[in-house]
Amino acid sequence: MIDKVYCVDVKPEMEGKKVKLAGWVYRKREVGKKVFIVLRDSSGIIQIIFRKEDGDAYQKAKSTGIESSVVVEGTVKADPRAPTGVEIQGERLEIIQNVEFFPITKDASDEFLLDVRHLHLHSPKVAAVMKVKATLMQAAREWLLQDGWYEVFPPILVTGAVEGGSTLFKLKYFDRQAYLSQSAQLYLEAAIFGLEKVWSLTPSFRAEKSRTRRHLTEFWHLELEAAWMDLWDILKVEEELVSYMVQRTLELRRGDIETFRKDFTTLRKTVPPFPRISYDEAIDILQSKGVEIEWGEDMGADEERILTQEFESPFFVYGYPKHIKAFYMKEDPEDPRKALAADMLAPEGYGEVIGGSQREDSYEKLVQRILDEGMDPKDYEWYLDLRKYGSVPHSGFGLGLERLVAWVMNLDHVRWATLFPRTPSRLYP
RNA sequence: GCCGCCGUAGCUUAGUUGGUAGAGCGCCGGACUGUUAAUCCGGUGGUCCCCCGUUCAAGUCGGGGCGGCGGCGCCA
Repeated sequence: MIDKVYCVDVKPEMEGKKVKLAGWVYRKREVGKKVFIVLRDSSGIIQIIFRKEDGDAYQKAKSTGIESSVVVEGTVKADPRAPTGVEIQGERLEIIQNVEFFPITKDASDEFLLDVRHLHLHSPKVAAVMKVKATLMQAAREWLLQDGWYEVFPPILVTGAVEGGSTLFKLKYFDRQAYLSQSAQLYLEAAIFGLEKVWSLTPSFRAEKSRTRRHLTEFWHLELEAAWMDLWDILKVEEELVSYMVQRTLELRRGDIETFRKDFTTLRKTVPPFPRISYDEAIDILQSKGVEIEWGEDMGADEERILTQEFESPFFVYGYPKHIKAFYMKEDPEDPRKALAADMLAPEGYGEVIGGSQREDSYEKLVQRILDEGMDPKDYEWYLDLRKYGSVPHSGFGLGLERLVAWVMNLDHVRWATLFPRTPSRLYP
């Protein structure tokens, strides 16, 4: 390991100190008898200046291309003309690997950046998104730990669907058919009988040919499931968790968020309690805005977008009609037309980031729902067992991590919130 | 699955009523005493997505195909 300092740690007060840095050539400008190299590492940038009288180092500096990997030694010098107010007088330059030309230049389309995503990951802007994503999960872990939740590790290779059958990726499992998991939920439900409050972070796979800014075929799914909680209990968990994630990330990664987001209003307002509106109220709001929608219809993307404009923080919509929601969601005892389900929608048009519900804990009702959906209870035998051997009221939810990142970072598409996005048309790189 | 759009140099693109392909960036060479995506001068670079057709002549017109993008539905 090279004994080096990070770019961000070079301060004007260190004037005169000799330092070693390692990174990549971010910008290079040749002016007269000087070469300015802006060096980039994971922390940030710093300008290095090489003068002709530096001889060998100057010649090498002249020959490096953008994104070459280099190790630099020199002396710190405060200078207001440098991009960060401090620079390095370069004395030695070791080119680890010279790059003749880097394929990404200033005019690059989104499509091209995805084609060379492995190189796009050099970009500080991409790094900012990934740092925010890492910090959101760091915060989630902090909150989950202090609130007594156990992390569990559910299977990814599964035999059946959580909801619907057409959206599963099929694969060969020796001489049988298996699928890639689209949600850990059913397995988390099993885990609560020993651990009560559990969570997992897993990839989830959806073979939907969805061409929208909020869909990936592979995404990171943060799921929680808890025994003894009803819908209203789990909503409190959701808002406390999400607000902690957002506030903590705001505290630790403000600068990184600023690379994409200028207005912090909605993030600052992401504190409990989040507004709660019923499905009925949502329909009223939409109808009052002239949207043609009737009770019982599911809200489409347009409706959801209109609704999010009414709020300045994430908010809940609860009490959806049962028939538009998944079979495992508990029927509302006070209104059998409805399910004890709630989605959390992000403001600014982003929409659904969480889908959650109280789960149906009655064996008979669950069997009936499975039959109503045209599915075979035999395929859910172990899941139904959970309602026969010590069934308890329980609730849970799933959060789409890339959707949360996309909202926090104000991204125009969830694909920018993941390292190597997978969409119906993109499996490479 | 449905609706709409696009495909020209490494990248971003112009290309008129069909007349034989142009620019910017990058890259290479040169100039320049401090640049901030430096600037200036010169050079390099083309399977016009593929196939078939119309025509004296197709990047351009017609048919088919392939690939991608934007949105809807579905969802996190």
